[in-house]
Formats: sequence, C-alpha cells, structure tokens
Amino acid sequence: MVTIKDIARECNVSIATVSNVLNGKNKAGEETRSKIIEAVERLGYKPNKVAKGLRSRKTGTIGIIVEDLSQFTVPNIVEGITRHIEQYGYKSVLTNMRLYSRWADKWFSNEDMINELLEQTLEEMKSLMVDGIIYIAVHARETRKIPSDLGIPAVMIYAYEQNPNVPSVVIDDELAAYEEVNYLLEKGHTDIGIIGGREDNMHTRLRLKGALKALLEHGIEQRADRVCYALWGKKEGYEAATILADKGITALFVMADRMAGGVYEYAKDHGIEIGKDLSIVGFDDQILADYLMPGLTTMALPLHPLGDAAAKLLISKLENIECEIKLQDNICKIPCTFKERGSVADISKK
Amino acid sequence: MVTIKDIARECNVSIATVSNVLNGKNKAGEETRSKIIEAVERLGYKPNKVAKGLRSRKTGTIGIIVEDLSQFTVPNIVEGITRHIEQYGYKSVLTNMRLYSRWADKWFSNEDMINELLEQTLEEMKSLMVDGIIYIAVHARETRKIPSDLGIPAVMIYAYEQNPNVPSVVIDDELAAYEEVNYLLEKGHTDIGIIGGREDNMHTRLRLKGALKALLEHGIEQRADRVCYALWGKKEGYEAATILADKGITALFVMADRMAGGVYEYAKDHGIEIGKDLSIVGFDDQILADYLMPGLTTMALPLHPLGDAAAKLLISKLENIECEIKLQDNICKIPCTFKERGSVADISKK
DNA sequence: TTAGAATAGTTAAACGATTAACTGTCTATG
DNA sequence: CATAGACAGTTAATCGTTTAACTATTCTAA
Repeated sequence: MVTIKDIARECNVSIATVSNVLNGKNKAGEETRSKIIEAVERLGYKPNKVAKGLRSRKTGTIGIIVEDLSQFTVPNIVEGITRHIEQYGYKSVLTNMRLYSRWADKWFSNEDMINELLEQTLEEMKSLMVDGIIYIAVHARETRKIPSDLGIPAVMIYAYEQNPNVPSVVIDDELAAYEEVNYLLEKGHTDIGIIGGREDNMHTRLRLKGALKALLEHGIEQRADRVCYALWGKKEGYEAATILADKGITALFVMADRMAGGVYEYAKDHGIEIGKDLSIVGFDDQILADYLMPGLTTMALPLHPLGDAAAKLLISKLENIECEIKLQDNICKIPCTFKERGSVADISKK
Repeated sequence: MVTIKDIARECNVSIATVSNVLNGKNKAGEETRSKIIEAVERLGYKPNKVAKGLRSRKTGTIGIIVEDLSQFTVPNIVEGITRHIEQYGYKSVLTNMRLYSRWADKWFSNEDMINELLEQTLEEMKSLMVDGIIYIAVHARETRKIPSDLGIPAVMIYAYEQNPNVPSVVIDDELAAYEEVNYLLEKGHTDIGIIGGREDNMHTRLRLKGALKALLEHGIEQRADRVCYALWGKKEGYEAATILADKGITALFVMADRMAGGVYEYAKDHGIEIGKDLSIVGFDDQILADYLMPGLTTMALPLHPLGDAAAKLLISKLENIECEIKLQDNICKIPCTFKERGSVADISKK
C-alpha cells in the first residue's frame, strides 16, 4: 500500500506538504505541486480514509440503518440516498437489522427489544465514525426512538420522530388515500369498501383518515361494516374480500397491492370480474400490480424521492448548506403518484 | 466520546492494560480486570473501530459491491451475506454501482466503462480498509473482472471469475433448466417452446443447454423455430408468445417470470387458458409468480444461500478456518428449488 | 540459594493521515 | 534601512487503538 510517506520520500518533501497539496491549501510552489501530483498519479496513491477519518473526525461515510432490507420498498429508498450523497463525496455504510426477515435468526417479542437492538446498532455506527445516520423504519411504529443524545446528525425515514434533532421524511399517506377514494367517487362509485392493514398501524390510520375525508366531502358517512383490517398479505386480502362481499359494494380501496391480489383471486373464484363488476384501487405499486389482469390501478410509493429528501436534509446539515427541503413540524411529507391501470370501472354515466 | 484513556485514568492503569483486558489477553490480575470491566460498563465505553482498524489492519468490515441494488435478487443475497458475517462480528459496507438503474445518473455505453467504475469502487473499498470484498454481479457478463492484484480476499457472486484468487458462487442454471424441462416432459409435454433472455447472456446460454439436454435425453431434438430470445421483460415475453403461438406447442419454458407474465397476457388476449391449453414454467420465483392466475410454476432462485455461501467462503479465508463450501474449478454452484403452482397441465394420461 | 519462569503490569512506537505552530527567505513599503 | 507580510515549507503533536519490548515482583524447583 502506498502512503503519503512514500509520496513525500519520492518528492523530497515533508508529508505535511503532500497533505497540503492534496487538500488544496495553497501552501506550495507550482513546481513542488506538480511534482507531487505526478508522483501521486505514478504511484497510484489513494488517501487512506480510515486514517483521515481518525485524525480529522470526518470519515465521509453515512450510516444507513434499515429494519429489513428485503422489504420491497427499501432498496429504492437506499438508492435514492446513495445517489444524492455520492454527489458530495460521501459513501454509505449499511446495516440491516433484519427484523421480521424471512430468514430471521433473531425474534423480537416486543418493541423494547427492537429499540435495544437499534441502540446497539447506533453505537456500532458511531464507533465506525460515520458522519451522519439515516434510519429507514419500514415497520413504522411510533415507539421507535432515536436517542436524543445521539451526538451525530440523523434523519428518520418512514416513521415520525419526536426528537427535535431528527427530522422525519414520510410518505403522505393521508393525501394519497384521499386522492384514490376521490378517484373512485369521480368514477361514480359511492358504495366503497375499505381494506386496511393492521389496525394499529400508522399507515392504516392515516390512509383511513384520508379516505373518510374524501367520502365525507361527498356527503358519504362510511358504514363501519364496510371497513375491515387485514395483515397486508394476499391471503388476508382474500379473507377480507369474503367479509366485504355481501355488503353491496361496487368498489374497494385496498391499502396494499398484495391484499388487492388476494381480492383478485377471490373475484376469480366467485366469477366476479374486476374492473367491471368490482372496482379496486390498491396501494404501493409493487411490480405485481402490473401483472394482475386487469392491471391494478394503484398509488406508487415515492421511494426514490424519500431517500433523496432524507439525504438532502442530512447533507445540508453536514456541509452546512441551506436545504431545499422544507419541514413542517420537523416533518417532510412526500406525495405519492397515482398509477392508473384497468381495475376501476367508470359507472358515472349510468 | 469516552476513550480507552478515560478508562485507564479511571482505573489508574495504563491504556495497554485496558486494551489487554478488553482483548482477552490474560495479562491482568483478577482485581484489575474486574475494575476495568466495571469502568467500561459504567462509562459506556465502546472501542473506536476506526482507530482499531488503523492500528491492527483489521476493521471488521466487509465490502459488498452491488451492480444494482434495486434488482429484486440483490437484497436477499445481501441479507444472506450479512447474516453470516455478523455471526463472526463483521459489519458490511455497501456500495451500489447503480448500473442500469431506473434512476441512473450515469450511463454506460460499454463494458470498459463499467470495469473502470468497478476498479474505482474497489479502490474506495480498499481505502476504507475493508477486510474482504464480495461482488454481486447481477448483470453477469464474462467481461467483468476483478484485478488479480487486488490485495484483499474477494468473492464473486453471480458471474464466473477467472481470477484464481477469487472464487465464484453462482446459481446452477443448467441443472435448474434441466429439471424444469424434465418436469414438463413428465407431464406429457413433448412439444415445448423456449423463451430465453438476451441471446448473449450467460444465464440464457446455460439454461438453454440444460433444457436441450433434458429434451435430448427423451429423444427430442429441439426445433430451432421453437426457441426465441427476448429481453427479460413482460412486453418482450408477450412478443415472444406471438412468435411461438403457431408452432404447435403445448408447453413453454420461459427463462424469467416477468416474460412469463407477458405470455399470460397474450394468452388472455387470445382466449388461451394457461394451465390447460398452454402450460408454462417460469424462472426466478419473483413475487408476481404467486399473483398470476393460475399461479406460475417456476424455479426459485437460491438468493439467500448464494449470499450465505459467498460469506462462508470469505470468512473462512479471513478467519483461517476450514470451509464447508466445496469448490470445483474455483466455482460453487448452488441449486435452485422448484416451485410447483398451477400453470402446467398434466397431459400424460391422454 | 538461585536461576528460571510466570504474573502483572508499563512504556513507547506504531498505523496514515491532518494541522497548528514554527522557520526561513524573499518582496514590498514607508 | 527596518519591518511587516507573503510565500514555501518543516516539525511535531494528535486522533484512539494495538503491540512488541521491557520492568518488577513473586513463585517454583533443583
């Protein structure tokens, strides 16, 4: 490995001079400068980031902590982050907590255990001397907490953080649901069923709120028996469809594409034609939405923008530059984008 | 930040003693040892990995380089890696090259540019002093090369590497294809069409080889007009189906689930019933395979095992322990697992 | 009794960079 | 002519660890 010493020896200067040249301090003559540059090129010297980090307390790395890398949302968020930070010369260090992973080797019976693991992971990151941290809380719970004495800048994605030092970037669930239900209403549907995710889940609650708001604005008070909760999966969607089937519904707002897939299966089993007898809007825009037939009209999650916004927030703090992202109550809500396919019938002109 | 010095001062010993105690060298008396342990706990001392790494040339981190994190295969492979390495106290540093990413900000017109980026990325990793490197070459090309003078242990996933120092872990494409086509033959199909991926792609070639082998063993010489190549996507699958439709075929071996999805759509548009009029086996076992109706019978990629094997190979080199993974020609082939759903009709008893 | 080993430490030099403080030399200015 | 300032560089401390080499004390066995 070629070090700064080798360059110094090669050029007959002190290592300080090499360092100065390399860091753009104008403390060297033109001749020496070019001599050093040449030697650096020739010997293929790359500054050692570890040493650099130890001395200058800036490693140029950002820690990304994810709860579960194999959740379909996460890679795209990470990509959004890395793309932005690389423009500022930062690298990322990723830790996957693997909560609820299909291949989990740890099981978490309660939130306290998770918070403890999180705290350990944060300590790990600190001992790696990352310059900042982005936490992707896919399994968003209100109980997830970043300690207020963390000591380095952090940003939270996906969950709301009360810590005043830690801004949150979240998707605008309420707005998205509002828009989706409005779309159904526009298409003439007034008898709308709702399949939510886990009842205690943040996303479920916010989306429900948005949906009810849209309905109410059209003078519709949603009947309680037309709302049911399921556990995000295909099977659960199927079961929910069974429950909602006889409630005189023409359309369904389903809070996850996978559950919507379950409804498709139910429809197939019972001779119901989706996009005609029954209309559906989903949520997520997972790949499968494009493979269902007819294609599922749904709400695309702003995954890349989520990562991008978080990265911008963090970089602006680290580099002390102003940030284009504006916060309200320390939160930045990113809108989803509606994806129209073929699962909704227009019955407005009947 | 509390350092080893603080502990030393607190206990009236030298920092060397603290270091010895912490690293399990039995060079301390029982009394001092417990005094130190206690102080470490009380003050919440965490060794600084950066300093540790600088001094001892072991940072306890493994660099993972991926070509494209948002490819569906990658997160699970990464999870396989991290899960294993964490058992040995290693962390991972991930770099996403973002080749061909949907959000790409760089465009690569040729393989040389990619190899250059790879070389840069490897240098970055070295300057971060990772102990080893795992490279996930999702877009497997034979031209991808890890320099032979890399200087740290490395393992390649997904592509074959000629570098004798770098073992490769790959999926057993040939075997998987062989098994799938055998399955079709067992079910009585003898007129089988094949939809491959890019013609110059390694996976395509190997899978084709396996498929032809199975056919040949049943005395079937595959007609050239029953094989066609497409670009892995849904639309391309649809087009391929159009071409193959009038070739007197009862079953189709499709080398990617997404293309198979395209065939489903073609079938729907033309009143063909999948799993009855036309049988299909896919490849990948992407989520969508479970949402197509009928469910797509396919071959599940051994993503987790792929990462696991690579990690085992690397760790065994780093920790100098023997490895349960056995190599042939420096390659470890991991078998896929067959996933039977409902897309194949049994016509053997007619 | 005494050499040798074992025990329980300490000292100080690294690892590869950055950086504050210092040293010369030259130039400009009143 | 004296002095200040700019320029071009060097020296040495420092970041938080590990580790080789050393010291001092006690124990063991012939």
